Order: sequence, then C-alpha cells, then structure tokens
Amino acid sequence: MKEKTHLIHAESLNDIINYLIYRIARLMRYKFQHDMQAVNLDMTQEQYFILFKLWQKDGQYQAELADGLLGDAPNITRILDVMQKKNFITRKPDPNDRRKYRIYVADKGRKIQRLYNTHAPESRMADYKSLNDQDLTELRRILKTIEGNIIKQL
Amino acid sequence: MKEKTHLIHAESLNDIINYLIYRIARLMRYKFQHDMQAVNLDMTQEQYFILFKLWQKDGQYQAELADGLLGDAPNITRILDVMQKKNFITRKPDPNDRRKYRIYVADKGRKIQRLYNTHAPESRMADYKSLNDQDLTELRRILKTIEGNIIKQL
DNA sequence: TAGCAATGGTTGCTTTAGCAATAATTTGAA
DNA sequence: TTCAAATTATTGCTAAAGCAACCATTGCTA
Repeated sequence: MKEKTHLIHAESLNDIINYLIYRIARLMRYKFQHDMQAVNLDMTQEQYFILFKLWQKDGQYQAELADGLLGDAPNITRILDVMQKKNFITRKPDPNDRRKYRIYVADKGRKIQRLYNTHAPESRMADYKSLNDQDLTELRRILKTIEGNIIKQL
Repeated sequence: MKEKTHLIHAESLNDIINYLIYRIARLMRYKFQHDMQAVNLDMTQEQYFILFKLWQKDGQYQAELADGLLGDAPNITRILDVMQKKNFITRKPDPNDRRKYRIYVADKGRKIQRLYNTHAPESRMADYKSLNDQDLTELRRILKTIEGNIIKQL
C-alpha cells in the first residue's frame, strides 16, 4: 500500500473536489441573490444566465437556451415562465414553425443589463482577491477539462 | 481602453467562472445520481455528503450537519426525513437537551459505504483524466481561496 | 398521400434550496 | 425566580432541477 492516490481517497470531505464544487456553487448562487437584492432586483443566478445568453443573441428558441447545459427543456420552460411574469423576457411564436417560440429580452431585462454592469463588478472582483490572472486561467482550463471528461462518460 | 481585465468582463458566458462552476456542479450531481443507479442505489449526492460526514463522526446533531455549508437547518431536516425513510440514518433524541437530535448511520447507510468504496473509484477517476496531482492541488487551492473570499463578504 | 417518427414545448411528480414564521426547550439576566 | 432571549428543529412558501408522460406540429418514408 504505497500508492495513496489522493485523487479519490480523500481523507476529509473538504478535500473531495465534488464537495468543494458543490459548496462553492451554492455560495456563488447565494451571494448572487443577495447582490441582486442590494440593487433591488428580484432575479436568480439562473435567470441571469439566460438573460446573458439573450444579450449575446436575442430571439433564441427555448431549445437553444436549454443547450449548453443550462438544464433540460422542462426546467427552461418554468424558468422562462417566471421571467415572463417579471417582464424580463417575452415569448413570440415562430411564424414558420408553430411548435417553436422565440425568446426576446423585454424592458426589465435591458434594465438589468445596465444595472448589473454598473454594480456587479466590484462585488464580483472581491471573489477573486489574492488570485492572479494565471490562477483564473488555470481554473478555467481545469474545470473545462473535468467538464469534458464527465460529458464523455454520459 | 487598454485595461481588459478578463476577471470580470468575460465576453462569453462560457468564460464566466460562476457559470463554469454552476454547470460543473450540475454535471457532477447528475453523474453521481446515475452512478448510484448503476449499482441500484437510490441516493442523491447531498445525501451522500451527509452520510460521509456521519462516517467520519457518527451521532452528530442536525445543527452540526448544517454547518460546513451543507445547507440551512430546514434543508437538513428535509434531507434527513428522506434518508430516515430510506433507512440510511436514524434520529435519536438527546437525553440531555430535548431540543436536539443525534443522527446515526443506519443499516443501509453502512451498506452504501461499502458499495460506494468498491464501485465509485473507477468512475470518479475518469473525471480527472489528463489532469495530474498538481492540477488538482491547484484546483483545491484556488477554489478554497474563492470560497474564503465569498464567505468574507457575506 | 397516409401514417409514423421526430421535434418543441408543457405539465405532473419528487428532491434540493433559501426565506420566514413557528413551537419547544434551554439559557441568561433582572 | 421569573421572564425574555437564544437555540434546535420543524412547517409552509417559492424557485430550480431531473424524470416521465403528454400534446401539437412537422418531416419523412413507404
């Protein structure tokens, strides 16, 4: 028993990467929610991700939004339901294919874009304090590698 | 405009670290679920985290389990409800303080410990393919740094 | 062209997660 | 000692997430 691969047999829960990721994902979500409330916005992180996608390309189909691992179709349906009620987005039926809906950013969705860009950076910045650009590049590389590995196994 | 800090103003959603973490957390959770089903176990990742904590120290109070960022008290209550129904754990009232309950691993919880240790490693290993020990040490360091930074802001 | 498979989206069910409020017990302070 | 404050756990509410089943529409093919 010389081979103690700490890849897997972590002694403590705190060294298990799944657990680290799980906790940090929750923390980020939690902090996001509170940052939003601080600027009087009732928006979740997931809703923000969808808005971000729409800012990049407006009028996407729901199926497109569900791609990129943002959840399955039912999940998107329900998140959009909430976002529509809040006037973040609008659904417009596609004239060429009556099964489809195109999703557009609505008034409040635009307002959020401005608000977020002016208020969020300082708070976001603090999350990465004492880490340099190389650290974050490394982080991205490693996370994307793991993501790719997992997807390959599904 | 020379200062393009890619810390914050990521061009693409895929470079935003929150999003990367969010997606990978979901992927891991998803994969965990399916790995469990492959060995005929109806257990979620969260339930596993709680079991892991109990394997390390049996008979913890619910409040202790809620610590370490495993969710707030109501969340733990409900997860334990499910785990109790499945005979993963048992709740025993504390004789010294009638508000408290001690949580113990039950039969099926032990069985899972054995099963998981025999079946999971290969699958878990594949997640980190093409990453070496130094990468993972770096990953832990960076994630823990971010976690610390976020906690400081709450 | 008639029928069947595939596609896009929705609805119902369960679990996780956070918030607020509540109940029961213990602690602490006047 | 008595009464208020803190602690422990629970319940109700809403949102997110995965699964299965479903409906309407489109596309394909026999």
